[in-house]
Amino acid sequence: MTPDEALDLIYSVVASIPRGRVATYGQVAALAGLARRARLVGHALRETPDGVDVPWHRVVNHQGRISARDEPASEHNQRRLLEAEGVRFIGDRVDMESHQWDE
DNA sequence: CGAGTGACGGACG
DNA sequence: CCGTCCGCCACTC
Repeated sequence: MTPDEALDLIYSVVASIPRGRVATYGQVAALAGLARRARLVGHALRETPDGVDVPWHRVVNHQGRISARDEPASEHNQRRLLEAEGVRFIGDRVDMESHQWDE
């Protein structure tokens, strides 16, 4: 599989996460047929150009926390976007029990 | 080519 | 529940 094909798979999986639900990096990787390659998912989302139709904010780490990145403002923005669609937080983490995407 | 570095995650204490 | 250690893998020096 070429790197581009892997990216397309990742984006298509993320695009299918329902509004108000969240998925983990590892979950996205597994659904894309890329087991144990969660880091690749993080890399893919990091490279995602703004404006494309990919709800990157619905992907959080396995603990329900918003992963750190270069721009702290983007992290706060992600939480804001999630809360705007009804996702509730318990402290600094998403209430995975009620919001993780079953699939 | 080896070492370091991540939008990660599971195992373990 | 938390910190650590490791496996993983693309990328940069």
